[in-house]
Amino acid sequence: MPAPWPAVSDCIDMLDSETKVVETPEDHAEELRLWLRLLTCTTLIEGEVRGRLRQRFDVTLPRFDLMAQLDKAPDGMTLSDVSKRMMVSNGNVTGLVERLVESGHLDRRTSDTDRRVQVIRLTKLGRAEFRRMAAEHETWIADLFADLSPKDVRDLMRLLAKTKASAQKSAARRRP
Amino acid sequence: MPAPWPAVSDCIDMLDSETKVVETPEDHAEELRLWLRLLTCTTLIEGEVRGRLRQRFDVTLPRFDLMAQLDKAPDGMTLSDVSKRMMVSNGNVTGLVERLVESGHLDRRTSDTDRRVQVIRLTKLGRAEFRRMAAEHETWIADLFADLSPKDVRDLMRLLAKTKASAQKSAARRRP
DNA sequence: GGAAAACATTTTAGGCTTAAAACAATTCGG
DNA sequence: CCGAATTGTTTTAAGCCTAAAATGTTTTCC
Repeated sequence: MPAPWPAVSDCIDMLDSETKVVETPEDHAEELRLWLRLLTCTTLIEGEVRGRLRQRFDVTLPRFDLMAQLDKAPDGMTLSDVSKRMMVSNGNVTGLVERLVESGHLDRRTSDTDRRVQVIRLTKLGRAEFRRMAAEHETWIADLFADLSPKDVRDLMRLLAKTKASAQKSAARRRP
Repeated sequence: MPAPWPAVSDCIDMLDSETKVVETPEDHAEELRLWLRLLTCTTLIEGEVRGRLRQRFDVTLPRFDLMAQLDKAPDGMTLSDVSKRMMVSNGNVTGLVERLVESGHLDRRTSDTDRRVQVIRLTKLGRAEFRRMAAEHETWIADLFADLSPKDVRDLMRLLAKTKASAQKSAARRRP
């Protein structure tokens, strides 16, 4: 039967983590509230952008996002690259690309050097439409963040970079 | 044919907004980068939470979120309330609730005073399972944000509150 | 009282999303 | 060189999600 408290000798190394030793459930309410607020902000802005894209251009957000990735890669990207960049599953990209090829916005071809790989590019039409949408999209974002000062923006950038790093580290701890 | 520049008399009132007058496209790259970083953080954390919920409890994130709303409302909520709180469409909630009733986690009844309204509550099983999951969930969040200092958390809370307010104001400008 | 507006929910049609399994092609190690 | 792992993509099954139209109910306001 284990003693309900650690031996005195073991406590020497535990003095600065006493809360754990005595099994006090730690209070993480602040982090939880932070996470909910982060999620709320993103959902709010994402919904607004989604609605405006639909209203103005009759396009969905995922299609816009995919085109945005390709606009930055004039030589095209592989499906895997796109999937990693967009942080969505492979199968998701397959379907998205299918519909965008169908509508004439994307061009897709099998790589010459590796027959597993599909390389996709924006077509002329796709690029033109994306540029038109992106210009307006940028003004929406500016408007949504309009009440933040330049310093606020800088501070948020810094803190979110730290958040991203922390989350990535935590994710890596689980899946090494 | 309009002159390509404003009349001198009109310029008197424009001196402090000259960039607009000369049609210089304003630079909103910083806000755009901020939005992408915000989105990345949320997607990263959301994906991690989704995966852990599935692995540990074989439950989806939307189901967990819905149960979380109900856990805070012992007397139940209407579908509209839930839909507003979760910031998802009404139809979405209908389906989600259907499946959770089916699995015995939710109880649903028509309001006595207004036959349009459906009131849903957690069942005993639903509450028990949610509490079990929520306890672990809180430690995941704490771990994901572990590298942020208490001050970072406070600063982020403040800046995200400002962001939320700004976005809501912008959304209201579009849909008054 | 009764038409019209407002409200709560469901239905519909289509697209998005994931996890996991299946398939295909390449690379690696012996 | 050849079997085994690895890599890139697609398929599958199920669920999530939205916008818009449809349905049923209540309130409003002549």
